Amino acid sequence: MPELPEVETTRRGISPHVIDRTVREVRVHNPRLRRRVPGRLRGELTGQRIVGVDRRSKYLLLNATAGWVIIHLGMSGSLRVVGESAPLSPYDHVEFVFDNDSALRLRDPRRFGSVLWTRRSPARHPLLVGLGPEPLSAGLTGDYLRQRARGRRTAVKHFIMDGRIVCGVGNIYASEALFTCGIDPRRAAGRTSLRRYRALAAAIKETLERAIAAGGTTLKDFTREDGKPGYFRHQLQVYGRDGLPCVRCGSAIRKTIIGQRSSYYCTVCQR
DNA sequence: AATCGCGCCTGACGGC
DNA sequence: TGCCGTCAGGCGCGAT
Repeated sequence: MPELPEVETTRRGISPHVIDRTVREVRVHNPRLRRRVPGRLRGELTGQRIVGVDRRSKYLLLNATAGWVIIHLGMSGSLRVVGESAPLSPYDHVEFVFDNDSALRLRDPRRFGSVLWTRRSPARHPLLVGLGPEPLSAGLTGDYLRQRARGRRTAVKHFIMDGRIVCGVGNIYASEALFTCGIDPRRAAGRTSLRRYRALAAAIKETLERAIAAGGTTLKDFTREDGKPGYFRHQLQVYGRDGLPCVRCGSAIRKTIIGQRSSYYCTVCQR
């Protein structure tokens, strides 16, 4: 999926197309996403104006006049803005048609995404309420990570991918950030020093910011709202590079499985 | 409390 | 060419 930089890229891309637009019609072509698209979405959202597009972790929040649409792109989801009569793909499951005849479409081949509706503040929604600080906010610091890691034996990579600790750090950027600050992804979270956590917090922010600047990473499915890919793939230093030389020292990048997820690291540069 | 690992889906790819 | 196993950017949930 779309990790945080891809979601943020999407947020920025769709904002000018949807803000101040009124939803003329909600079309649900297939409600069977990871969680069923609520039937009341159509009745509750139709006729409302979109006043803002926010993001919390990897959730996109369409702020409508009387509620919020909560969208998660799952593993293979993307949003695009097209003319309402543009050809529909079998993977375009949900569509918001606006008053200017444009449409915001969720395309998601694997259907791991979600489209939900809430009238209350999305921060209080059960799926969002337990989330840790935003990685790009002042809430993520080395001191905070060190504090939360106390006593935990889980691998540091798995630890920073736990959304309750810090949200929005996915599999690609976890590997990249750990390479940047020279930490072995297998190292126990509770046995990682404050000095290392300070470097890690900085590396997470730097990695995510650079990826956002490049428009995200397109491996396969991800596209921006105009259908174009993101370009951070060309800047990946370890992800997907097993067997290839480390960009820093030249030794072979190794792949291992941590918490059932592929992880890539340099055995020389990362300790 | 922390940790483990399954399940939700489809498509792409490599090996035989 | 075709079949089959494996893997994929996420994450919630139940069991231990």
